[in-house]
Amino acid sequence: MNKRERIIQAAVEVFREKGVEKTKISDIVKLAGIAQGTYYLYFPSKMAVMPAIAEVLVEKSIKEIRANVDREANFSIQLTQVIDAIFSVAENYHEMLAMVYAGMATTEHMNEWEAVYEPFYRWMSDFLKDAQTAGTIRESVNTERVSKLVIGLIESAAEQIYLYDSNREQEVNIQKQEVHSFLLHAICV
Amino acid sequence: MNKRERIIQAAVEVFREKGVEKTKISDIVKLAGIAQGTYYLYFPSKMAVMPAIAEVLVEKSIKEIRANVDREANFSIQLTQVIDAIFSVAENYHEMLAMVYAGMATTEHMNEWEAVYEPFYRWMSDFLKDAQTAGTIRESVNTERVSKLVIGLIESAAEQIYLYDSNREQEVNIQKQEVHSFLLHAICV
Amino acid sequence: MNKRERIIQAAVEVFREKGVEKTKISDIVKLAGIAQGTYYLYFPSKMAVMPAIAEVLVEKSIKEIRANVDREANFSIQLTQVIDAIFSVAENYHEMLAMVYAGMATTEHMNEWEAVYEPFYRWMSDFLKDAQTAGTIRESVNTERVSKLVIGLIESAAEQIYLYDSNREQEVNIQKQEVHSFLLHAICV
Amino acid sequence: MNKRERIIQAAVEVFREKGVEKTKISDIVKLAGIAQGTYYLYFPSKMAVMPAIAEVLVEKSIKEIRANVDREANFSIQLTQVIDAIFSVAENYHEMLAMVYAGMATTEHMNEWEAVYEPFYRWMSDFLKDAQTAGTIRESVNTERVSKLVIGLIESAAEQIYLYDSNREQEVNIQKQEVHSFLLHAICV
DNA sequence: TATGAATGAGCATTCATTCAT
DNA sequence: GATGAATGAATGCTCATTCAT
Repeated sequence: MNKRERIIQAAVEVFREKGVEKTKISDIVKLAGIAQGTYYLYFPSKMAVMPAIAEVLVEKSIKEIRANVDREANFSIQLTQVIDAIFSVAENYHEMLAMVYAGMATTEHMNEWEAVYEPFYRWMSDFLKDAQTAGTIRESVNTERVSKLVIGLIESAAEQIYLYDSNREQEVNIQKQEVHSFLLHAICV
Repeated sequence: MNKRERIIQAAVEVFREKGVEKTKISDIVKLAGIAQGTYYLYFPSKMAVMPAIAEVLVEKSIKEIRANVDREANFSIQLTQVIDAIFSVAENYHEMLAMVYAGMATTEHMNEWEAVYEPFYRWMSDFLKDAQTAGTIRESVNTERVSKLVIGLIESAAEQIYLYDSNREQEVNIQKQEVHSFLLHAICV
Repeated sequence: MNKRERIIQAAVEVFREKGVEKTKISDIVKLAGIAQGTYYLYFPSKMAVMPAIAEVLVEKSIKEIRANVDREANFSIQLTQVIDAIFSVAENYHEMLAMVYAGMATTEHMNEWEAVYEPFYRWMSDFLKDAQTAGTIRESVNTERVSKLVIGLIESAAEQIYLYDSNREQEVNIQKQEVHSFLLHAICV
Repeated sequence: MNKRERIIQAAVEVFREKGVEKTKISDIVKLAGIAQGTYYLYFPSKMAVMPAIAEVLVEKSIKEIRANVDREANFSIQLTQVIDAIFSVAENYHEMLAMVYAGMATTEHMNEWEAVYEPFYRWMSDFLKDAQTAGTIRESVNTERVSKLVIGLIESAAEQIYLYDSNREQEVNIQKQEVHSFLLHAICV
């Protein structure tokens, strides 16, 4: 039971293994242990499961970040932790996210993308606001807006690394440091 | 004649109108004014035209930027112009680019993505290097690497705006200013 | 309640609107205000409702005729009234009848068709017999058998008119007169 | 080659064997010896072949009649021959015709039905006109219009017989005679 | 009786690709 | 190089029917 969850989980699994195009509904339902028709009781089309998957992935991202940021540490360290977390999520899920993003971009679901990312933006916004209150971030920074820039920056930086798998290990650390430095200058006093 | 070009142009046109999934080879060749079989003399599969399209789009982007940046102006102004240019390109082509990106991500062509973007990165890298030589950008900035961060940042900022078409006009300008300020602090002396 | 009736009425409604093929059981039960499973308590399959519908339609036909034939008038006038009535029924229900006929022809229910028409044939047979007793119809006419010919003739004449909606108004009257004259000669003294 | 013909013939064959509903396109193309996709080069849907089949059947009917009517004989005999021919066609094809009629009624092709029957009506019309010229048929008869009544009458008479397979042999002959007598009275001097 | 969630067999249709000309 | 008729594999989706409650 809770068939909806089972479908989403199965879809994540199968999409990861075979890619979206080559995944058949029959693959998903087989793994979910339900009948083919049952899928359509929960999602009206193959692609309609995408936003639900995206939601799950974003949830995982936020959880990962929350788990790794030490809210007692100073801002620079916290920022390092945030970068680490986002890079870590990217390493594990960027392929899946790209897949889902592509799937949503291809169909009519693109408009749901913002809603899906909203919780992530809010977390970052709160995070920055706290630092601003503490006097670490310049008063002139619009935390609401910059939160999106920060997420966009870190994610695109991570993607640039993990998209092309060249001498990773080192690359990753250098990139992280560059982003860290870039951000500190960009927003701090 | 120059059938290859005609195919690419037709593909851009049709993809834009109907989306990648719903575009049939027959649509492309009809618009290109060639026979169905001829397509396969130039591209081995439906998706194989994607990198060629991406190349064209990136070329357009660079041309747009080159045309709008006044190399005599001071860095801050130039940066404004760069942001304007990238936002402008995003406004016109982000949908197409997302589509092409999705198309390449879906198939085996993702590895070509970096090569396609390379000229763009190089231009930005040179642009920053000049400013660094002029003493405007901090010595500690790795222009090579930061060029990618900058492009990633501006593009994601633009995408956040154009993806969801809310009260654009104002939004766009505010977002541009925020990015400009963000960047100046991030990299300048 | 009286769910059986409700199902039949709903089926008539929906079949008329969407055609048999495109009508789903779910459409019928929705309109009937009952659950999907309930349908199968009254009819063993989708098509099994067809004979019931046919019965209803034939009942309506007979009622229409009875209501319009003045049994005091002379035979020629009565015949005109019969023709009018059958044409009127055809105008309103021929589409539905064709649909039901098609539905029954498509499945195993065709054999029930005669039983459904039987009351109609009997009415006509009695009608002719009376006229024969009165000396209006030739003695040599086998009323039993000719009743079917007469119904077949009038119905096919009506169908030829209403199937193709060309300049109706006039057409209808001419056709009716032709049928009337045809019949009078065919069977009267 | 002449794939269109091959498709029509195969469709007639398979529809007759399995009925329209249970016939798959794959059955038709298999018998026609062509690829599945090729079917759709000639007919846009499964049902779209119906009018083409109807045409073939009507052609056969006309051929049958022409072959059996002795244009040297007197009208009464000729009429007997016409009735024989139409009954014979009905015996062989009424099931198929009902099927096709149902198929066309079910879909959007019903409007083509008249065009398909037109040649049949014309033949009958000419036939009656000749008899009228020869003084056998009353001057007051509108041959054009009555031709359709006559065809409708004979066909419905035949259908009534062959639809319900009761003690045929005798039935058929009685019915034929009744129709013959009915018609002679209806239209002759 | 009544329900309606669940089933899963079933197939028309599409369209990228091929190849004889 | 160019053509475009022919191919046929491939699958998302539907919906009549069932059955546990």
